[in-house]
Amino acid sequence: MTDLFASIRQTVLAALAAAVPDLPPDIAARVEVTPTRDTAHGDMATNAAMVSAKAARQAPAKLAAAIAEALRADPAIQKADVAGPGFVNLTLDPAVFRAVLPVVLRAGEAYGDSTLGKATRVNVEYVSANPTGPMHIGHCRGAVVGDALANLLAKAGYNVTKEYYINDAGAQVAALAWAAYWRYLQAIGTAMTEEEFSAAVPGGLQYRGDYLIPVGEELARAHGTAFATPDKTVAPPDLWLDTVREKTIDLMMREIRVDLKRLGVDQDVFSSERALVASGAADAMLAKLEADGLIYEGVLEPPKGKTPDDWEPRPQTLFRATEFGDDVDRPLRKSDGSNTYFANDIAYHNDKVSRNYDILIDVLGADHGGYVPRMKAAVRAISQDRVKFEAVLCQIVHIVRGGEPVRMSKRAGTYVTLSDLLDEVGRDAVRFTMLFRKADAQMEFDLDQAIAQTRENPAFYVQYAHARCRSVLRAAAEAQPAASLTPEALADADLSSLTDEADTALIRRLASWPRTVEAAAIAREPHRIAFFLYDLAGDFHMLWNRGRDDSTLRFLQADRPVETRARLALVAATAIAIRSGLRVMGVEPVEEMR
RNA sequence: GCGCCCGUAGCUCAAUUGGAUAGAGCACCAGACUACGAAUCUGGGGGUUGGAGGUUCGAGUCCUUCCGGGCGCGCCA
Repeated sequence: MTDLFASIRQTVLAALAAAVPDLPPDIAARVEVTPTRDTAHGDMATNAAMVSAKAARQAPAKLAAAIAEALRADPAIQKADVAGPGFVNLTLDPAVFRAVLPVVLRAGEAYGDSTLGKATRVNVEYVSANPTGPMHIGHCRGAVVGDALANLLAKAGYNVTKEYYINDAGAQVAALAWAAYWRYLQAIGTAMTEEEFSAAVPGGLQYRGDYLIPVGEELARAHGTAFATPDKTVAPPDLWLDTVREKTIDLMMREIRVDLKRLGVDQDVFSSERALVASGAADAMLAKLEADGLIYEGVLEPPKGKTPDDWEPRPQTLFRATEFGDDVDRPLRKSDGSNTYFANDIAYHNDKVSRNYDILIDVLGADHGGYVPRMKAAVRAISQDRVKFEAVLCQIVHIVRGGEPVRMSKRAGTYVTLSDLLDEVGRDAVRFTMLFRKADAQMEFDLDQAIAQTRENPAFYVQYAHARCRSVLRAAAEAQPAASLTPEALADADLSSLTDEADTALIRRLASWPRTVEAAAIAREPHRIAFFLYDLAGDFHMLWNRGRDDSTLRFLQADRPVETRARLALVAATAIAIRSGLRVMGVEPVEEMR
């Protein structure tokens, strides 16, 4: 077992079982062994007595005393004290903590890997930006959170697929095609003004960003003037719409993939809404729901309070979402007979269900919060409750520079593009900064802070800790060319000199990496990895700085080979844990800062 | 009007998912460099966790209610 906390928990459970022989399993499951907040309370604490007192019909303090007594017999446990209302505080034999280092060194970056997920099949869908323009800051957070969450679940033992859903079927992409067509007309030298053109578009010209100019030029190169009237004005859509739409989506997706690659996001599966509809899967899905009696023609109540001015009762094709926990039944067809987005999305999620996943996780923008209950209802209905649907909502990101709001708009008009952000900040800092917040809380992304080479930039601070570790190991290799400094070799070092409290603090942190991974995976909260690394880096920098005043805490001590070797083991293990965490976040560890 | 999310130090955010005295960074105050890289470090001040009730051994966390902010609320995706 590589998780020291899990191991000690087994010891506690054994002691508890001795004190309360017939304890129900569901009570035992609630027993926790956690790191203490304050080291004055020892190394670990357990709530065993408090959670089982009622079932055991004993006072918590008395039960705690019995558990503590039993635990004191264990050689790994140096002290076991009853505290507060019934905690048992444990102080471990320091050698037990130190024994974590060889475990880390032998495991390498696999340290923290867990079997928690039991190979459960999970599909994580994220980004899924409409192919109507360049990716922007709003997509970025979902991309990073989704990617890190998928990595996290994989590390925790789930069988994970990363997926992108291309929303290429709705009215939006038709509007996009019209916008590209406008750039095409410009490219061939039309005399129309933008206003004249907009008047000719159903619904008006929507996408006016410069990013479609190259698309228009590409269309002009490929098709000459064939898509326009002889006087270079709007030709009948039958002539060009399908071709232009296809070409534009293709080019937009190509650009999105470039952005994703730059961001370090590499999804396994790209699913197309259009392909899904064209295959007949959507209609088949509706037919099946119909056959199951989950669809009816009905009229919805008007929304309470603010009723839209043009509201009027109207019969619709509705899905019985309320039977599965939603607030209201949801429409599946528009009045022109085509499917709503929701209808196609049911089909898409059914596609995922049929690919045999146990859990479907959608990473969505917070503006989709209202969409979650209906999708949850749909997945329950189509999978007969076999598959679990979850959503991770990402709140809005405000870009600021030195406290002032930023609106970059080189190409796209009103929003900050991902590409601009990557140009300025770089992939690793973008990812780290995005993950240094809980996903469902609004965040400010400070550009100055993200590129700062100081402690206030967590991305830098963690990278710096890793670089320092590597720097020490390089220096050691130079000083002792004959010695083997591989992690495996260091795992055999005599560690008994690692007794300073700064040493112990760092080792305690390393010991809690496996439980951090599991807790973060269960909560679907990748930001916890970032905070763990920040704390770990803090412990390491602290130790480094202590070496200024106390030379026995320096990592390289020429006249003390045994101590040096122990400290190198500590450094190497720290570097491994940092890399293990950065890997989850999709951030590349650096060997040196320059 | 209803639903979901949020409200924590002056600012940006944590808090081991119900655990012990609510923690970091920035900012502020006072100190520290002939260095395994000071790209920093040490110490200090700063809180009625929006308000009020409740649940229990124990509440920032759960329940009720009010206040304030964000998002959503029949054929947008």
